[in-house]
Amino acid sequence: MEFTSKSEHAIHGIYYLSNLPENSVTYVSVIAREQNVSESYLAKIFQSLAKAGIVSSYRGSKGGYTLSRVPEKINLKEIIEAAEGLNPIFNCSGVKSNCSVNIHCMIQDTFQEAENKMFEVLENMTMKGITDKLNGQAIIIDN
Amino acid sequence: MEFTSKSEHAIHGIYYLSNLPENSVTYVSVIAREQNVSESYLAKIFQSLAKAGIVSSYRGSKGGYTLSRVPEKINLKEIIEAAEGLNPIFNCSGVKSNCSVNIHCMIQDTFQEAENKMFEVLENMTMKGITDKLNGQAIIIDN
DNA sequence: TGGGAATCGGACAAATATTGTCCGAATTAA
DNA sequence: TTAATTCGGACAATATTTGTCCGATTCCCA
Repeated sequence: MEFTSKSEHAIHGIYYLSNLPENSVTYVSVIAREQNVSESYLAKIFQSLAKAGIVSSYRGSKGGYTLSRVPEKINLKEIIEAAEGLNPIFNCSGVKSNCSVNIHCMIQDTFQEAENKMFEVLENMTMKGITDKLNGQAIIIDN
Repeated sequence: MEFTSKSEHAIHGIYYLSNLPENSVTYVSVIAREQNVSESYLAKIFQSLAKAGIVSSYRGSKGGYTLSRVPEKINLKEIIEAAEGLNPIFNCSGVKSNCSVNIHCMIQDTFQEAENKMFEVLENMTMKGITDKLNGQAIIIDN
């Protein structure tokens, strides 16, 4: 019951782009070196992010990736969704014979609600939010 | 990002015991047959549930398992915890060099909050709650 | 117009985690 | 004592995650 490292790499990658001047295009190789992560693996992850419309890709020489939107419009949930897809956290095989639950399953419902609450929090945190908080803290430290 | 089938088997097993007369002792073999699940695998899972104090085990002939507590005092969170352990849903490798986040990581914090919200829901649903709702619905259907 | 540099996409390989099996030991009822 | 059960550990099979590779495509630029 954990998000895979794809989510981590994706979030860190987007975080990196978020702190760059707007519209700057960056190679995967640069981001991978920065994050100390396998370049070809991160490349795959960025392909997913591009497909999801979170980043824009440019092929060819001087190509690379840039954010498709400003950081305040990119939230954690959509990054995770793009990176690893969103399957229900609880997937009942459901074929129990004595399970009168065919009508409506409280267990399934409860997990669904739990999942919703979780993603609500993740959806409400944007990349801007993350950066701002960090900067705020840095200032406090500097004093 | 899904709970494993251990959680499902554990919950279904406890659910089954919850609908039996209080203090009745049941073999794993019976529960496994009921759920159409490998007996030796379910046996392992029940060992974990016993270790966590959710069920009580009796060895030897006429042995088996019984709930340690009444169903209204057993919630989904603790069953999951017993069945598969609770690791943080997001585990940042954290060794990014340019990650000024050493001070305090908003990403990590947000995932922690999301996780808390999720488990809050699961903790608030007891086995009695599940059974009651089902029975209530069954009655409605019968009318 | 051709070469170099980057992403795209699919197939594949390696590593890790999950699921499932087996067996000897301990325990208990009859 | 025997049969039936859980206990606990080692192990095997399977599935998933992680990582690699390479040819194709695209685009800049000389």
